[in-house]
Amino acid sequence: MTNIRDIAKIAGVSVSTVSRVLNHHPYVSEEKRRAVETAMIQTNYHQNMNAIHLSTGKTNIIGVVVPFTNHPYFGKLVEGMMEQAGQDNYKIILFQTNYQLEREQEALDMLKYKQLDGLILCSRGIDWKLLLDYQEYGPIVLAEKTNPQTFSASYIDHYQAFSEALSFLYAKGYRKIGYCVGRQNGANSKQRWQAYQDFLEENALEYNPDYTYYDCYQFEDGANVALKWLEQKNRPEALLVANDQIAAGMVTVCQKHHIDIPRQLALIGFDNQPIAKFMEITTVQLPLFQMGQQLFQQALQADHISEHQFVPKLIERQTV
Amino acid sequence: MTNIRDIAKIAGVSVSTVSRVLNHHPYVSEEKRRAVETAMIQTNYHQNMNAIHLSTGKTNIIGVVVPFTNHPYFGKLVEGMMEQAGQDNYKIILFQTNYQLEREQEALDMLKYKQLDGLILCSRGIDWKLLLDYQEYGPIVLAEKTNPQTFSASYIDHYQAFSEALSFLYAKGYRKIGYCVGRQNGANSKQRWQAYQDFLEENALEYNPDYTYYDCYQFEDGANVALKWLEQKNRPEALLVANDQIAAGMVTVCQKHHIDIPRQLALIGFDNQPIAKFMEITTVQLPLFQMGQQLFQQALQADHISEHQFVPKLIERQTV
DNA sequence: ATTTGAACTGAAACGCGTTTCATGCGCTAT
DNA sequence: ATAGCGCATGAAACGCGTTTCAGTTCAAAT
Repeated sequence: MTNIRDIAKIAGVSVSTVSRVLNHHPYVSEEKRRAVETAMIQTNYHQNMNAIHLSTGKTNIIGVVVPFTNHPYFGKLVEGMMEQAGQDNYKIILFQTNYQLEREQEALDMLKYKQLDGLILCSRGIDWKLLLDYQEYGPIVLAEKTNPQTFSASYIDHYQAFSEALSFLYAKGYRKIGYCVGRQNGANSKQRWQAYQDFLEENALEYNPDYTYYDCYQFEDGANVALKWLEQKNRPEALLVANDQIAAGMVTVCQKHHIDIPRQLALIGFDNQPIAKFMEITTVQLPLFQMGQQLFQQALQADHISEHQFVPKLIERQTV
Repeated sequence: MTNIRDIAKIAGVSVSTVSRVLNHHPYVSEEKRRAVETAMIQTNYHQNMNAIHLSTGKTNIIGVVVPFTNHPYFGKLVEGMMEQAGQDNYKIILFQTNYQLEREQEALDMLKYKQLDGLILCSRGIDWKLLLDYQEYGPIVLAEKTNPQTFSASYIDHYQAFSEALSFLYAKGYRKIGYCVGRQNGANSKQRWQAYQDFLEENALEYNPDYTYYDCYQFEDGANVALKWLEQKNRPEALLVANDQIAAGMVTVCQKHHIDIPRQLALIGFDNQPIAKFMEITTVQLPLFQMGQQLFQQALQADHISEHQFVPKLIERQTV
């Protein structure tokens, strides 16, 4: 394999000049530029990226941590990032954590070891304080509200989203309202929980643990929740459902069991995925693609931290 | 930032010894090992991965090219790869091509520039002959039948899968059979087309272009095909549908329009995703996760090429 | 007592591009 | 005429681990 020194020799110039040609720096005479280019073509020369990375100290790779890759919510988010990465000539390494801390740690270590120029954490399991230690190695961007503002972040105001959806259900006359989310202790889930508690209090409604469902991520989880719901004595009459897939699973099972939606059970999904449109599920639109783009841009801004909040929007259809 | 030479100086040993400690090589005295370790802890030393990559000529990164990331078929495939990558301590860089050749080219270039140790092409747009030129830079693995066997490959025998499903429909009495896939000219689609043609011929059925639908990838595409189907005069009575999401979209729209499935329209999906189970869609199970794992393993075998064929399996439910 | 070899250690070369610094040349401004 | 500046070019240092090779030490085998 030829390297830059070989080229220099063949073209009769110094390595500096070859490097200048490679990087389109000015101050190279037309004559030498051509000589270098000829030599490169002749020998089928190509740069060794690893050498460049070592030399420049950067890799043009951003790490992205998600709990699942095969999930529409994160899928859309990652799509947005990829789009942006393409534009900025960056690459993305995906870390699927399955909510395991070690996987998250791996990503952080890669940042530390200079294999990544930045890191986007779409879900954070690791402790705040520990995370702070890694900030010196490169920009870390979060997909949750950070308070105080120590990291760049882009997020959806889940408190707001939940509050609005709850009020909407209340206005429609529902009183036995519950919800159905993934983790109980994720940052987003806590916000939702808070919104729920505040809502109950404001409207003098009693909290009933039978109305909340956890560990829901995908279609099949929704289907299972619906089955569970069917067997409950004291059923909620309306549910906020963390994403449209889950809602679709519920609708599917309910249809099979001839449950009238929304009369017997009202549902509001989140994301506004295509499935929600075709199944006519009332949902809260989340601008995930744009959020992904924004997150990525922030990951490139090593110099300053910023925060972006994205506004959800309720879309009325047939399940409320 | 401290480097290996600093550590050597502090610990009073040579860089070779430090390197030996780092890589757990034998022949380091307990005493020196401890001195090195102490120095590393003291200075919070960590290796510079880029230097390692340059030095060793490998990166422990495998590139994976997919048309879409946010799609259950590729999602499952990638999940399998990630699982395997985790075990082998490799990382994955995802390339979403949207079927654009330039994106594929990018991935190939990264292989060429030694930024990737191997490349897995889940969908290939680039020409065979061109691909051959890149083989010298690292293992390239394909998710399609290669003939002659010039690349490692793992694939599903789509001809077989389609043939079986078609025979199944025929045995059930259907005669107006069509199908619904993504690209018209992908390697897999060609196999399916062939299976379809052979099936028609064998059973003396006439080919009707109204029975084939293209550009179907996701739920919403299925929904749209169903709408199109509704408006057709000459409708197929049974359809093979490239994946379960599409089938689910069709079922959803058909239900809304009170089309009796399978009486008016029979459907067979592919993948056996959870949605197929809950919507009781007859489907062909594809071992995508395992295939992903296999593909990944092959990408690590730089020395020899191999081929793995995965066997699909029909799962009867309610849509036929 | 001598050969053999395993255990241990370090110097130096290697992988390869980028960047800084010094220098030379030719032209313009004073 | 001369200081000053822009352009062009190369030498050398730099980023940092890995690996080979040569050598030393000490104990076991003959």
